[in-house]
Amino acid sequence: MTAKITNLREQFKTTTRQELTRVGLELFLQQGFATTTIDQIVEPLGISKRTFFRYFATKEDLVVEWQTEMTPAFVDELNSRPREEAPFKAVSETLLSLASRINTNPQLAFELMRLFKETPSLAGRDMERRMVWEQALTATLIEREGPKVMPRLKARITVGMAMTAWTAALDEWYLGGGKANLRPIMEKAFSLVTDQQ
Amino acid sequence: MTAKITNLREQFKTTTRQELTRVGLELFLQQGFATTTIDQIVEPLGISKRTFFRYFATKEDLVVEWQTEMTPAFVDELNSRPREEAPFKAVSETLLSLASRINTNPQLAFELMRLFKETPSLAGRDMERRMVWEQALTATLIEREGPKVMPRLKARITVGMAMTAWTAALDEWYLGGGKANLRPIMEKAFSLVTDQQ
DNA sequence: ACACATTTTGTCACTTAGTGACGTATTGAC
DNA sequence: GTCAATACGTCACTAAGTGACAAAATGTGT
Repeated sequence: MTAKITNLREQFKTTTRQELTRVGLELFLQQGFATTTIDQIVEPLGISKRTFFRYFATKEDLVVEWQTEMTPAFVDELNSRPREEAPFKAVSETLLSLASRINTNPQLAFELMRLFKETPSLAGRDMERRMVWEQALTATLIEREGPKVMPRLKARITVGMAMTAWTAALDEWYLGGGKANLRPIMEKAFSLVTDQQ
Repeated sequence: MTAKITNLREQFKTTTRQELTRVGLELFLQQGFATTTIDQIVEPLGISKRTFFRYFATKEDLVVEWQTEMTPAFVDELNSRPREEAPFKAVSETLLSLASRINTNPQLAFELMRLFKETPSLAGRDMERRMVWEQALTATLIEREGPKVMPRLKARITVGMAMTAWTAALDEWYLGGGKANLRPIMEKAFSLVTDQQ
């Protein structure tokens, strides 16, 4: 009964990947992003620099990749929303579900935000990720409502508005030191969008 | 009568700066951003690589800098809007004034957009620039309306919504090959924001 | 258990962006 | 014409990222 024990190889790969992110994030938060070299990340794990770049295309990817990888989760969340819900509401609720993940570890989320805001190249990647999410949600929304009720431009704007509120709320939370409860701020932000005349 | 003839130095500096952007843009549009090296830009002008980095902090800045530099113009535009105009309308009109600049040379604008979309690092900087504009306009809007009618979060969302429409319209224009008239698309986009329930 | 193909990794060499130090040339002010 | 300030070139260096190739580890067949 030689059961297909999951690949040793794949297992090792995922663990080294995790180790790399762990050590990397630790160093970045400690000494800053730019001042940390790949060699410093790689050395305590006994891995070569070349191998690092086989796991992550760039130094930034070490921090950003997991965000992009959670895109499908959003799409699923939006797809599972009740069909009678208004478009903007559905997208807002989808984004709100992410906010609760942040509430799981607000300390870390705050530190990460600081890192992103202090590091231009990371800020850029963060914006890029926002665009990825926007595009994915836009496509999903069009699919959900049909292109007649929801043509591309309209869908993009609906999603964009929700995302704007989301970003603004996060910034507001950050400016308050990350101590406040994120959810009410975000709900306030969403209501400000719908109240616009 | 040793009149203060404008600094020879400053004059030379601005011309070399212009030359660098000219040659750089030419090469970027021809061969792509990543495949063009600083040496290639610098060689036909007889300038050293080191000097290039005295003019531009990064390779990306060669393309992006002028956009950031036009931020004050936006602020002025928003400030000069009639005081009785509704906040969102004022911001929208401000952004529309930029659209007309694009209409001056749509061909070039389209090529540049393509370059930005094809080059990840440039896309990142472009998003960063968007944030700079947003922040500047947000501050101006708060100043204009007073922090009581227009607290930070509300101002940020008002500006963000206008910016979302602006970006979506530009993308729509780009997806159409840059052949359509930008202004009506943009007006449509702004109206879609205000029509949201 | 053995042989063989596949995949992963390390080493080496290389390109390119970007920086610091220092000397030289150019310009502005007197 | 002298002198200080500023801009530039040269050189040397760090660090990100890539290509090529060989060595090591793993998976798959028998």
